[in-house]
Amino acid sequence: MLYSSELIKGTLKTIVLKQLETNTRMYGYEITQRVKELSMQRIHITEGALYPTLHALEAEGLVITETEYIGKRVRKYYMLNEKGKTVIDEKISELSDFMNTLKFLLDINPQQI
Amino acid sequence: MLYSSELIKGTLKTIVLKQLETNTRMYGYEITQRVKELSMQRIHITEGALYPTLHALEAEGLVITETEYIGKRVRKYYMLNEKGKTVIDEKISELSDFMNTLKFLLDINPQQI
DNA sequence: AACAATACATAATAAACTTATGTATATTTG
DNA sequence: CAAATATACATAAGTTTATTATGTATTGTT
Repeated sequence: MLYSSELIKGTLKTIVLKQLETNTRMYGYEITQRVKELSMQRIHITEGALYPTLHALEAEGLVITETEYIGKRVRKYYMLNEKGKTVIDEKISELSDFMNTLKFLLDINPQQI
Repeated sequence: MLYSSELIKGTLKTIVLKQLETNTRMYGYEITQRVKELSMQRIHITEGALYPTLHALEAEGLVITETEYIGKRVRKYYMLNEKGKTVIDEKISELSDFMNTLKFLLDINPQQI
């Protein structure tokens, strides 16, 4: 069951940046597949959301890109630069903090560890 | 320090419904003050976000309302109805699930309990 | 050969916010 | 007591960021 789309709003950029941090070098389609797999099919990043997000990351100067041809098909690889590495750490820190606040507000008990 | 606004997106309706569940009967302004206080000043629900949200909850048939006059000033109280009580439980359950998925995706360690 | 998957991109639309504006009453402070 | 701040509602314009639809093209599968 997919998460309702409004939940993804506001976290998409963070999810994408984190994948680039973990995997060093990825192309767009690969990111969608990896996130789908890691989320047990519950987060589907649509192309209409992904590519504008990647272009925004590029415009904000958080990633560098390399275009490669696999046969005749183009692939555009994305990598975090130093600024991108700083930004993803800040974003995860803020999101983690926010989730703790939400748990408190919504009275969600910590799961067993 | 306020949480960046994109984080609130997608959780506002859930936060508002939860306040109504916990406090039984609240008016709009009261909800903003309570959430600000409970979040240690880190979540400010703006009026432009709050009132359309409350009207939407009413249009979706999740709340009933009562208008009261305090002196000459009007107050509109909101209360969850049965459908609203069901919906808030479902929303919290889904959000809780989503946060666990996000923690996994973003490699956020559980805090000490 | 047809269909599904891979791989990019953009445009039209919709949702949900921010910011600004409007109206009015009640309370606090210099 | 006048001015500023807080309380309390509401809506409109603009922005952001997603969905849905469309477009192009290559590669792999049935």
